[in-house]
Amino acid sequence: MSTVPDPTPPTDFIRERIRSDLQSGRVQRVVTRFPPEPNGYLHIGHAKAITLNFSIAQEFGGRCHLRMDDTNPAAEDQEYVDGIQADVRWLGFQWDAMYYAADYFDQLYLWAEQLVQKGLAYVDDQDVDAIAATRGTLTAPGTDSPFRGRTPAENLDLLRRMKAGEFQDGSRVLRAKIDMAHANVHLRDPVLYRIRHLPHQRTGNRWCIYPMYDWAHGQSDSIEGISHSLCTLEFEVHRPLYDWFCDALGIQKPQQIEFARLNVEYLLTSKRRLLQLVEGGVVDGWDDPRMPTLRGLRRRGYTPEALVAFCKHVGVAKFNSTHEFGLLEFFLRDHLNKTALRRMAVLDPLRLVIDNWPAGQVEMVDAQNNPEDPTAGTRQVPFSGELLIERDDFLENPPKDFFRLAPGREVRLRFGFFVRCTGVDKDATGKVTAVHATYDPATRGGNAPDGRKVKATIHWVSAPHALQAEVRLFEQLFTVPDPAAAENFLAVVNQNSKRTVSGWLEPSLRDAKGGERFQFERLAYFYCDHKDSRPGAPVFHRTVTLKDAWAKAQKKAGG
RNA sequence: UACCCCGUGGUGUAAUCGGUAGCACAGCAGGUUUUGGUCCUGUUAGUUGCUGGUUCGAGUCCAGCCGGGGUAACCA
Repeated sequence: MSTVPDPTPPTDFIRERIRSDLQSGRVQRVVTRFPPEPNGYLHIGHAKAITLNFSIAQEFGGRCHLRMDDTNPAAEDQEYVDGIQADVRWLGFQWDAMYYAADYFDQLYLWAEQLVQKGLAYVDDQDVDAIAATRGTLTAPGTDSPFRGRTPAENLDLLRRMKAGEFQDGSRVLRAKIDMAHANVHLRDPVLYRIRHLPHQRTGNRWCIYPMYDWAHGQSDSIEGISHSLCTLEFEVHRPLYDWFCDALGIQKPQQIEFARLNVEYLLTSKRRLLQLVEGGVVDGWDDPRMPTLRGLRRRGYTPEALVAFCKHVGVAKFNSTHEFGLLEFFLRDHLNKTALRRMAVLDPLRLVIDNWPAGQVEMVDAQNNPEDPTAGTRQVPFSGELLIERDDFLENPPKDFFRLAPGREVRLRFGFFVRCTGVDKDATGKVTAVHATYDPATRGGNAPDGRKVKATIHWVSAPHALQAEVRLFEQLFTVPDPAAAENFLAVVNQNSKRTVSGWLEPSLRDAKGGERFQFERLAYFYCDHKDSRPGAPVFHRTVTLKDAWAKAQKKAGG
């Protein structure tokens, strides 16, 4: 699946740990899981976690589960549950089992009663502010709740009444009885259950108390027989609690291992901020082609293969790093180069009139669909005396290192003929409105029988045959590589991140279907939008430009 | 000021139980080319955060220091 094969099997601290667990016999079978909370759509950061968990299961002949971490109905929605499943499938992974934390609510509650009976949990009547105030700070210990000394019997009665719906939201919580002076604040009597009279997308109105992350996650892993519970670095300080609960309940204890989350220049991977972009109308939705969400990347034209190859390449470590955006582009271009069909399109047109072309004549020329893939075949493209070329491909007074069309110069029209520029038309302001040329009939197909060479090949489209279509050109959504570090990330939004132009495309593109990817030769890779395209009226999204040595040199020379 | 984690070329990431630093991307320079794309070749760049210590030998072990990150939701 990966287009850039990794010659050596991946070695990293997680796989090393798994190998040693297998060797020591602590683990017989590798079982991993991807546990998203259905409160938003998946983004590229999740792609790393998904790739990691599913690949490890594959490599070790184990299983990987998809589990909705749906313990907070206030934030979650069925829309996201469906979206997440679709996105994981799109990436190319299939879970061995689909689970929901909500399906464990009964078991979780039974365990809570167990903890209460053991004297390891109590009902606290303090409100949220009081609990926060008595938790202490990072440097100062907390103080015991006045309700900490309740008897197991009293706690059990209160817990049952909490569950029965006798109390109002926020009036009581169930807390673990650990140590209010612990150096790790997560062990200072963490909250296990809060009261929320809210329907849950999966359990309806059956519950009015919902478990907190810490109380639900480790046990969910344990129930599913997860061998290695992989999560990001910020959960490192939760691990002692994860272990404490499993030990207190005497259940199988998975090994939590933390790794650094994925960071890529110019991309935001904070659900909160992405939500702000969507709700603030900065982008057109979760699937806006500028979004780093999987559905956004998909509409932009990214391939799942490129994303997975990228995720595999970056590997996994504990060091907090940020990858250059260019690395992502490398994997994208690498896959697209091998798979995308070539087409010709002019986005900034300049008329090219071939004065010695027989009036009204049209010839069909053969064009290769993909030089990287001979099996992709060829197509026919109409050639006439009225063409459109890219304005960038003509210069009236060219510098010595400009190889394209200029007065007196001869170039090759890709798959067509050699043409020599004989003059230009200008408007009152001096702007070139058309270029005149003569063609050499002997060069049909693009080769001169006399062996003469040209310095450049440019793309073109026959004006009378061209299909005009909407083409959306995207740039980075942010003007700085690290938008998350900005005082206000909305202030560094790139105002030119989306530009819509009317492109002139070769006629075969009229049949382009949503979801298809093309390379518009010499320009960029484009995705036929599956959302806005209509039969006969495709809409294209620029996925990523081709590398452009000329533009780069120009930019360098210009300062 | 508490606890935990981390620190290898521009960016990332490797280096079996310690044996003198590899790979990818980026950069630069050539070559090939009907895409100034692709491909091929070569090349620049690291005193492995610092200082000590152990050792015949340390990126790998120990100590101290410096730097970065995480953690105080009835979020996950």
